[in-house]
Amino acid sequence: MKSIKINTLKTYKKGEILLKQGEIAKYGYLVKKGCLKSYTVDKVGKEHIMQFAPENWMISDLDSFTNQVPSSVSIETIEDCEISLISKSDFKDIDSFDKEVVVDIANKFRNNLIASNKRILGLLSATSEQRYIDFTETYPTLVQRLPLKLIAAYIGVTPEYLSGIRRRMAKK
Amino acid sequence: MKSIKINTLKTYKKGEILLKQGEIAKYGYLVKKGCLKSYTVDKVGKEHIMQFAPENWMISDLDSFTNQVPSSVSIETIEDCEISLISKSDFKDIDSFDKEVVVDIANKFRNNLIASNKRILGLLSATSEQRYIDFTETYPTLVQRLPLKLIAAYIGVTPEYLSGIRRRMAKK
DNA sequence: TACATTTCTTAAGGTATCTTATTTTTTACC
DNA sequence: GGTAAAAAATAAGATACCTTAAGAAATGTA
Repeated sequence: MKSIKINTLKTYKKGEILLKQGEIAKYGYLVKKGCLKSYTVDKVGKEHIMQFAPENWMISDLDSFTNQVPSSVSIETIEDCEISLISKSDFKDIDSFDKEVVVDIANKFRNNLIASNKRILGLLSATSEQRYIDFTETYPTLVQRLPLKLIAAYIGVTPEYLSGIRRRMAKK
Repeated sequence: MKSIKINTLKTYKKGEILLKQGEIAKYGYLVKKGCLKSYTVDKVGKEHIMQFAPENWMISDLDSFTNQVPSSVSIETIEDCEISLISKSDFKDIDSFDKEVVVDIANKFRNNLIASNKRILGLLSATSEQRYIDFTETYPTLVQRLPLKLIAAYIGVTPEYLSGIRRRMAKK
């Protein structure tokens, strides 16, 4: 095989679960319309969001998809969606693609890695207010589009606390 | 050029700074002996560690090295080191390498990305005690080798608090 | 339009983690 | 081997963030 094979579009309603924590990822999801989230639920039932995937983003559990190990996240639609599925069976080994495709994949991984590292630095060194400001600057459209509680689960605070952050910021 | 060109070994003493926050990364550092750290210092002078690089690890500021933008981290030896330098001038475009090299690079990025994502999940959802336990399990040799305050700066707590974590864990 | 459901806000009290300061232990080096 | 410097431990008080609970606003739906 030379290039990445992409299956035809599927449609999903808001709230559908495409991958469950603990299952093995069979697909990568390429979002054409709508938005997905990948997240974990911890022992006390609290949700933590790893990633949002709006239009043109790709999402999966990379470790589970690559190595066929249990997924550490669940993936769920948070709006009505149209999504292209990339099947693991069409993506066995990176080696099977043309060089230019591999270059694209490498660049994509690299960009993702740079973004993930920025997020780690933010989680280590920034206050929650600063992380919220960073989020609004990095994803201005998502701020409008997503409910507060999902943004809170992404930046790592409770919805109640984020509500307080917003109130205090508005006062200035 | 077909494969990655690696310059000859250089030796450094403990405490030498190879890259400064704000500078543009000219090199990637492949550690042959010793250990490096990449870290930021925030406005109030507190250190936050992005990564440790012991033997056979590669370290740089990927964004700075790739896109020649100012580095967000500094890189410093934390032991006496022997290090191979990979020069940006020998690594202009991923496209210039043989396919098998690109595949290796893509796999390396992917593995790093998987590890970074695990760390994000830990920072979002685990207690600091759990993050410390995870660290001791993931890097058992480093736990012996590194001073407590560096481990604290990596897992995201103060040295004083990590000292307390250890004391409480010892009591069980 | 109205009812139910979900989301958001507010506030009080609690816990995890930090700050600062002091003492003890370990490490570096003349 | 002794002394200076760095690291680690300990503890008291401060702060950021969480929990719980209740009411208000927004949203979905019959």
